[in-house]
Amino acid sequence: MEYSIGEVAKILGITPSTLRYYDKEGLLPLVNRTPSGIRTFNQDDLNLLRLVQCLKASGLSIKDIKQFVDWTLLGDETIEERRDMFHRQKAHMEKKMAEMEKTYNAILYKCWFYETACNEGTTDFDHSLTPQKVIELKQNSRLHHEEQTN
Amino acid sequence: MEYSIGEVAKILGITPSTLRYYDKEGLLPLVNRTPSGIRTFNQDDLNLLRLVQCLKASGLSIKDIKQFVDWTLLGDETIEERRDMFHRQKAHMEKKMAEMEKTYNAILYKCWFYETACNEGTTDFDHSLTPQKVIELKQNSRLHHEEQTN
DNA sequence: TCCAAACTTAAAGTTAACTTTAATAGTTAT
DNA sequence: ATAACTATTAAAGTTAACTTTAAGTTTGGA
Repeated sequence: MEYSIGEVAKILGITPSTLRYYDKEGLLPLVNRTPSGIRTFNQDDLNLLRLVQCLKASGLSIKDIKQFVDWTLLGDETIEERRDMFHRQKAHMEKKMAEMEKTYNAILYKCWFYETACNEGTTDFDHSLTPQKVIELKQNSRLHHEEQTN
Repeated sequence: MEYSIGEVAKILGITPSTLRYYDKEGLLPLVNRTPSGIRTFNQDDLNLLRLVQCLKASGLSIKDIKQFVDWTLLGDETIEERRDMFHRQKAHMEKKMAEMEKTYNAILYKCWFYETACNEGTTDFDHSLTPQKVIELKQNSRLHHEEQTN
């Protein structure tokens, strides 16, 4: 199965311009063209693009992703570089996820704070028992979520 | 206790230029000045700046954060807007964290793939049992992490 | 008193990752 | 065959969040 740039764009939820930009940056070195110069994407290209999206989501820049693509073009002699890259990215994500967790707890506290302020009609209420409240919120967060979505 | 812009920068791990930029964008409307025009930050300013950093980490733009700061200046009549903002941000983070989890699992799979490729000396090995491997990796991910950090 | 360090402003520069534009060419449906 | 759609390129434009520069002013220590 082959796809036009517009079809690929729809499948991946990006614009054709973005795909051309990725191509220009060297992220898609194996995309075929018709004799008239129009790009035709195959399943491998789609898979590579999904990987590109994953690497982007993991925090890599276009430049870093191009480095990875260049390594894959060189074949088995660059396996270690690629392994190391993924290990670095794994560590990077673990750090980011831990930070996210902290930020999320701070936002949860603010949700409780403004919920209470809304009930009291003022932000000037006694919130000296805050740490306890935060712990309760953490424990009930899944429950709260269910309450809200039902 | 009062702090100079350089001290605040060090405490928060940002540059004085960034602090001046935040001030210019209206994120620090209550920072005092000496008669000669030099900024003096107090504990409230530090707390606001920590909140700004938290909001930024949660995905809000400087513009959005300014909106929040403007609301706080208006006092109790904007409690609902602020509560709604934090609830939106809570939902936003939950979505982002779920996406992150997916991306992380994909990276974990790639770590396993390239680890195996490294042992085999080639990426052209049989990985048809992949889904099973991914599940094992998920279950052992904490263990693996401990192994690596010890 | 004087030097260096730290502060001030306004304005211009930087960077990444697109996005838009303009001008043109190939493709599809009637 | 012609309109409407989709594709092509190169190049310029956009945006956010700073960062740097230039030209000065203020402050603290020897």
